[in-house]
Amino acid sequence: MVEQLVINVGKKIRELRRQQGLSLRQLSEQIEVSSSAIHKIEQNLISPTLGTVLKIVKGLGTTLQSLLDEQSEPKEVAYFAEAKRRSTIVPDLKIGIQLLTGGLPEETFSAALLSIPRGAKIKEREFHHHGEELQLCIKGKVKFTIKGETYLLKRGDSLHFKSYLRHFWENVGNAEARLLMICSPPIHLGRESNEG
Amino acid sequence: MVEQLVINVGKKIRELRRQQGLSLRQLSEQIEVSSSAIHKIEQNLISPTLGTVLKIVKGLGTTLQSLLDEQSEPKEVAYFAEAKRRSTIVPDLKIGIQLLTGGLPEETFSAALLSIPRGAKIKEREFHHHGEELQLCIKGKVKFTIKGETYLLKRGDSLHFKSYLRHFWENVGNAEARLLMICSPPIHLGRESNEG
DNA sequence: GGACGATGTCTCCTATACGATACACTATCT
DNA sequence: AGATAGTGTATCGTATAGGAGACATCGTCC
Repeated sequence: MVEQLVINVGKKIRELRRQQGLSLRQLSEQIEVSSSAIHKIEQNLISPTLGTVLKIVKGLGTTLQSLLDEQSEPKEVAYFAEAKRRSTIVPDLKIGIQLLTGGLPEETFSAALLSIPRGAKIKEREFHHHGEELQLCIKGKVKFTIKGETYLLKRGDSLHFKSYLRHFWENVGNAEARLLMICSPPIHLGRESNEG
Repeated sequence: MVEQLVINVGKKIRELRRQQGLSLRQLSEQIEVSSSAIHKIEQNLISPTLGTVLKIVKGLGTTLQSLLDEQSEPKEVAYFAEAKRRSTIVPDLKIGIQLLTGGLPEETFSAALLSIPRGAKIKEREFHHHGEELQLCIKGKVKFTIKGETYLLKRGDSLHFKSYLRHFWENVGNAEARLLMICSPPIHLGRESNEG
């Protein structure tokens, strides 16, 4: 029998397959997984192998992530972060951080507005993590260095990169700069932060 | 033996485990998966069951997604979208869309700047997709309706929600509005768009 | 009504994921 | 050196994932 964690992937797979008008055998042929196996997976009679689920989601044109994401109904519908009510987190860095996310269950990315005082910079070690990151410059001039390469971001410019690459940045304008930062997977700034 | 699709999850798992200073047995106890199983998975000797990988990634504090994402080294280091060089996609909607992402392999979210002319709106059916979505109002006034609930976004306000919920929005200001939209998983606007 | 083709389900059998435990190796003690 | 505790690896038994094919049901055509 199948454990609690995985409950409902079967149901979801069946929905998607039906939605696309595919029969068990049709899907089976496409993806090289037997129809009986798919059937058992859909009924939650077995817990598929990683290889098998990947074949299936590929065949259905989805990702495993979205399959797992929507298993439980969200408790929060939407997280509304009003500009005037947003709290500002101020860690040691002297950089103002306003989180735009953090209110939904099982988020897959984080967003924050960063206020960077004149001359401030982030050193190389900090905020080094997995996944990807998008930085959009809203105000001021910020110089990014990623793996040796430098980029100067002015108002409206953005930079998208894999964030496990060594990266750091600096406010090179003569005034405060503001960045919008998106991280995936989400990081949890300020809260329960005990860096190993 | 293990198939091509899944190659390297093992390596990645081992890296993460070591990075956290955990031994096979330590991790094993935490997550109720035998150490020998973890070992074989790390060596790509077996293809783990969905339940098993989920236990492991949970124990390592990651998501399955990020495990699968970063399997291959990225070809692009960073995607720099300069404001003045950004192309504007104009679909039927009359809404200007400037993509900030789309340059990296295996992205997990999409970001775009939307320019919404006065009075323009998005109807309910459109942009209905899986995952989650963040909207940040940069300029103007936009009214969002999500599952019946309405939110008025002014400059600086943001809204974060599960995007499979029915949602639509409308520019209710007396001028053009601008939104920054983040979607996860990524959607591919404008390109190869043939809605089933 | 019977033949045919489609669907999903069930029943085996085999391949394999996983657990228990033994083994090899290294480091740090006494 | 020997003992002990830690590491990762190898072996083997069992539970189970997955494949081949039979079976039941429903529709359509003749």
